[in-house]
Amino acid sequence: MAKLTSRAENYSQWYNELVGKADLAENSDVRGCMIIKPHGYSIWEKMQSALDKMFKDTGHSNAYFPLFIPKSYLSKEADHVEGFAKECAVVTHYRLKAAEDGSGLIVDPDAKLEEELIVRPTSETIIWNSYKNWIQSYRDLPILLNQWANVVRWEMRTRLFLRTAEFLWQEGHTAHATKGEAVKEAEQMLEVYAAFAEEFMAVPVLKGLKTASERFAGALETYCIEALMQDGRALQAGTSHFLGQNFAKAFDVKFATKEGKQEYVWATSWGVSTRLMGALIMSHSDDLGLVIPPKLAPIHVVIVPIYKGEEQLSQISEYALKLKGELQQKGLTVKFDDRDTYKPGFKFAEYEMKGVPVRVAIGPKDLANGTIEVARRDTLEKSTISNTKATDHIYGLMNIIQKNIYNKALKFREDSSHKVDDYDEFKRIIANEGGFVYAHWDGSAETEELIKQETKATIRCIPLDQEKEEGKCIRSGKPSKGRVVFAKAY
RNA sequence: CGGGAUGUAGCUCAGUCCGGUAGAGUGCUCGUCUGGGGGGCGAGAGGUCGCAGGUUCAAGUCCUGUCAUCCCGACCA
Repeated sequence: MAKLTSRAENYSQWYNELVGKADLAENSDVRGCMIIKPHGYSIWEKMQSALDKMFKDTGHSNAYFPLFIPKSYLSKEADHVEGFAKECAVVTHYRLKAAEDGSGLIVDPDAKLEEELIVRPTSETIIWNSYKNWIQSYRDLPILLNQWANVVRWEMRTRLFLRTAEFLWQEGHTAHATKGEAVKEAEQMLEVYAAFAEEFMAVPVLKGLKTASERFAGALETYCIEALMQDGRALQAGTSHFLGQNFAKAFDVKFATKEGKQEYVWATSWGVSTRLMGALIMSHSDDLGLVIPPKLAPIHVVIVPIYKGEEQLSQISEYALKLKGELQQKGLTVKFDDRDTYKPGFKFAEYEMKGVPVRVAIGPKDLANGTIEVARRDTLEKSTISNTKATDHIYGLMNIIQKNIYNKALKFREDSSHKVDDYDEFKRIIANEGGFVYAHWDGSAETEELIKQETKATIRCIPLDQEKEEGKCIRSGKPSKGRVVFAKAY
């Protein structure tokens, strides 16, 4: 396996190569679609199970709605159509037949669908069409559902995990009796996402509100978490939407209040996708390959034996399997790689590429000395320790690594965040250094668009913890009451 | 949908200008020596040169058409 292109040399090539060499995913022959390979999927499963637990803990249940949505549903909510119509895959026929000239299969023109179906780009419409039937009274509320699904958005330019035509995600869809409750739900799920990103992915995130132009199609308010990648570009890692009564009105979902009045239901939706894989990869990994935080690592520890001949291998195996068993008792996933078909050096490089947090090497010297060699993936430090301390030491390393990775990412973000009040300075930083730029903005879509045209930077969010501060808009000079966060984004 | 480029071994690509037996690196298979950081040596398998026409004694190479992919722009979790 050849070395990776370094991040400094070509960041985007580094990313592409890493996704391939770490065995996470590959491109499909179907344009824009990806094949998620076992190692990549294992990480996704870890993410799913942690998130799923958090959703359940906050009172949500899983359900499943269809892949296909009648075309007419989409058009019921005006902004929603506007946002998604341009990227929908459409099913028009339900049968193929052999071509008469023998050239293969063709779409059977006699099998045209009465109403065309779209492949879901998101499920608000089909879900609210059901909620209409499920909700009559305030007693039916709230409805707190989530679904794990695939969706399709026909993107022109795609990149593995970051933007693919088909992707996996979860979408929460909730229905509430009051506006306050719905807003609270949207905010709560944003907190869940932020906690997940920071505690499991070890990715620090900014919590904020999207500006009107960046808002989800059909939402009144979009909350988001934004992460900063190592190349200084921002990545939207999750969104939570307060949908107001837009979908309730579009699908005529009313409920009887305690007082017997008919009112429209309040809604939220929220989602994170396999894009999180991109965030994970680009937050921590280095020129040797992937770095995965222990809480999401499919394998925590790999043990590599170093030996000559069968006899030595069997002695080392005994030693290694004992350690493996002890670590498993502690709840760690351990792989003992006794393949004889690859040499130790190759294995070291391979597990570094795949991001296994801790590697243990055991050779004849260790047997003689009662030691093992422990290597950390995050710092690349190697240390030789007594085998009597091995289990506790390695177990303890998991927390240390988890924290270290987070702190490193946090420090990077802090070092890459700038307060800027001068537009030339703003342009210079956006163009050369990247990172998050905190600057004043007059609140108008026109100015936002101008800045985007002139610098390629967009407003990533209006931070939830925004400080009140009188200032002048960096572009228009008009008054502003607080700073918003600009960056070039993925 | 506009601008640019590329289709040759599993992968990355040379060969095309100037037509003459299909190449390299890597990966793969077998043998052997090796084994504490991506091994050495030897042998071997693997290709309708994107597709369809044409020119020619002869086409990966020249001509025409066609399909596909990638990159840069407009759109986006």
